[in-house]
Amino acid sequence: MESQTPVGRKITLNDIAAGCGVSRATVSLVLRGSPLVNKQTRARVEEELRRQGYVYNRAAANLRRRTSSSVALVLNELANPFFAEFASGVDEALGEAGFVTLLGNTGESAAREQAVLGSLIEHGPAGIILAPAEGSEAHDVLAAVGPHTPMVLFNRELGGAQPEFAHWDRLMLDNQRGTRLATEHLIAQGHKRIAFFGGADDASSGRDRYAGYAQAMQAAGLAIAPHWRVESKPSRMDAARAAHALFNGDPAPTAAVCYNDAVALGLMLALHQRGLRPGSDFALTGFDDIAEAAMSTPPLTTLSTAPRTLGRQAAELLLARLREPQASARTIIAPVELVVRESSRPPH
Amino acid sequence: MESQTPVGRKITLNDIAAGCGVSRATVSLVLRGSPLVNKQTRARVEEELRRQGYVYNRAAANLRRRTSSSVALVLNELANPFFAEFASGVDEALGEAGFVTLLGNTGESAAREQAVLGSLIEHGPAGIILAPAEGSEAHDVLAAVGPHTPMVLFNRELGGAQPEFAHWDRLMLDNQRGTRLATEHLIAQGHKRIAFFGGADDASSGRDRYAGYAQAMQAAGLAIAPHWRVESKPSRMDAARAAHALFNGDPAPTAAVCYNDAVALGLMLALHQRGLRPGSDFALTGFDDIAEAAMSTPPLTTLSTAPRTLGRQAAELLLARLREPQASARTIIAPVELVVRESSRPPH
DNA sequence: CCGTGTGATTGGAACGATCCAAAGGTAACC
DNA sequence: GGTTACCTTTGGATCGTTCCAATCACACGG
Repeated sequence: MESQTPVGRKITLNDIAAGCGVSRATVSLVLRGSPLVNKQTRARVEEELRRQGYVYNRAAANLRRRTSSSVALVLNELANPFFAEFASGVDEALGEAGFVTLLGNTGESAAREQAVLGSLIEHGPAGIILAPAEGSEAHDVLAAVGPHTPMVLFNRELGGAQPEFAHWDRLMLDNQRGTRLATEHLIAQGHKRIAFFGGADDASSGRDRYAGYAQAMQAAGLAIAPHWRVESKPSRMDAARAAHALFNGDPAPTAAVCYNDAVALGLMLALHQRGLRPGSDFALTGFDDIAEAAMSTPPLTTLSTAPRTLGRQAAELLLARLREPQASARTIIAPVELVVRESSRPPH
Repeated sequence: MESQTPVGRKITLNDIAAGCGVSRATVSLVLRGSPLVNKQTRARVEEELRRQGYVYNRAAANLRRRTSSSVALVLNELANPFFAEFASGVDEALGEAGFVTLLGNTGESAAREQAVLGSLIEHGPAGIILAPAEGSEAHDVLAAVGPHTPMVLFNRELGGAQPEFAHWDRLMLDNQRGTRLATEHLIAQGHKRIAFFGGADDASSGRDRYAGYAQAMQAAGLAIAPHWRVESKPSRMDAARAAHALFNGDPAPTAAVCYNDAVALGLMLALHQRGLRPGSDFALTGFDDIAEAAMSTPPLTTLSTAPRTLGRQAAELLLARLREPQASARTIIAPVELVVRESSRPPH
């Protein structure tokens, strides 16, 4: 149980009713714009509402009607611009549909995710949009939200067996196609020794992105040296630290497909430190097309995902589910688009 | 009135009570960990809670207790990394205190701000943290939230007369000192013709930042040419478009203090297009220290504000107000720190 | 004059929790 | 045995809204 704070005396329907000599029920009808009430009565009531500064108590209404007007949005990393834009898309679309967004940030911790879900669920959201933290397990999520709460999974799969009786919708990026495109682009530029840098194989997005890379390499008949797969946390700083491993083996790669923009930027940093110019001495690509990607030196070739649009899509997916709770689960694989900039020049 | 959606049958206290042969009141006591209940009873009830998968209905409890366990966070631009980090700080601190964050994004539109506030207030938040949209008026905000809702204003002042009976707390950046430091730094580097670029004078932060710049220039006995004040929207793209105005007059500046990092990065873009190398051919400083600032070419000298910490602070301010509703209004001016990087080299 | 239809209004019971005063049970003491 | 005290439990009212069936006022047709 948690701390809560008292709120000041509020104006209720009873106050309005008393104030203009009608019943509570009539005022309620006015509020909801019912055609039943007489024109003059309505005018009188509306005047009184204004006069007393009435504000609707949606929680009480939701209790009585057994409805909900909120949706929980749980993100693994709000501070990441990709998710921030995603969140603003979600909020926008939910707002248009009359819902309010309950925010929860987990900071990539599965434990915090549990706590956050547990706390949000008590506020009775109509549904949940979840971008799982790394290592988050389907079993735990199910335990936290129960089998009946509509949910949209974004960006990553949950670990463990998927409970098939809870029909969860999914909005995933076309990770594999994305890195395949990037890899094919580097190959077309003339690169042959291409590494895959950053991310971790225990997240579904990491595995998928690696798979796309491997697929393109194989299709081109190019071998992959074991030391060309370097893992890192999906953050710039950790990537910069991990980068040296790329050059420890022989033969050294001339290019790298990176897990996302953050690690690509980290790799750029590390390249500079080694005296290599990204783009001309070493080619690389990112994933996400965050704002920084266009501004880096050189500008980063990457995969554009339009996170704000994704946010709207996730909201739409949830809203559709609310309209039709029994529909079978949908999975949307959002397309990604290769944006070629100057970080992926041919080898010299 | 807005659309809402039905929620499935939920387990209530009555179900639990019936399920283990005690009264509703006893179950409620167990839930709240009251020391009154007998050990064995408690165990029996807790077992039953687990068995039936009970989830607490906080809305119902809040209704009865006339409390609230949520706080509304209304931001002018969530997609901006500065505010995204701020939001994650707010959410973190609120979560620790047992509150849930209701999110609202206004996209710099005062009209949307009105709508968002109106919708959020119906959910009965214990308080509001508001980063006002450009041109947002105190009068309108007051009308939307009423005089009794605790509120923390962040980052900008509201327009119009401040209603003194509503004691609103404030968390503002030390804008003036920030740009003064930046300007003094450029002067110390040897610059004499320094412009002030970006932002608008009808937002309080814009005026304050300009004032800091003007103050430093005056203190150094440097004159300011009229065409050295160029306004723009606080976005990168608009800044890049507006930048040419800096070079239309004579004498041209050799450096610029920028309204924030976004416009500084936009200015960099424009400089490149003119064939000028930022840093060496033209010095500039930003404001905010967003992640991109350290990564730009050259890295941007800017003012660090630690937005996540600011978020925590805003939350603390609101929580303090909830504990002490009658305390007089507090204003915190958060310090900013000059981070010198390579975009502010001496003129040649 | 009565029955009936229509339009407008209303009292009271919900929703799921908490609060409060009261009561039941047991043990201890005089 | 009766009084007191303590520990535990409980019924019913309540928070602010919506729902529902019932009621009321009034006009109309037969």
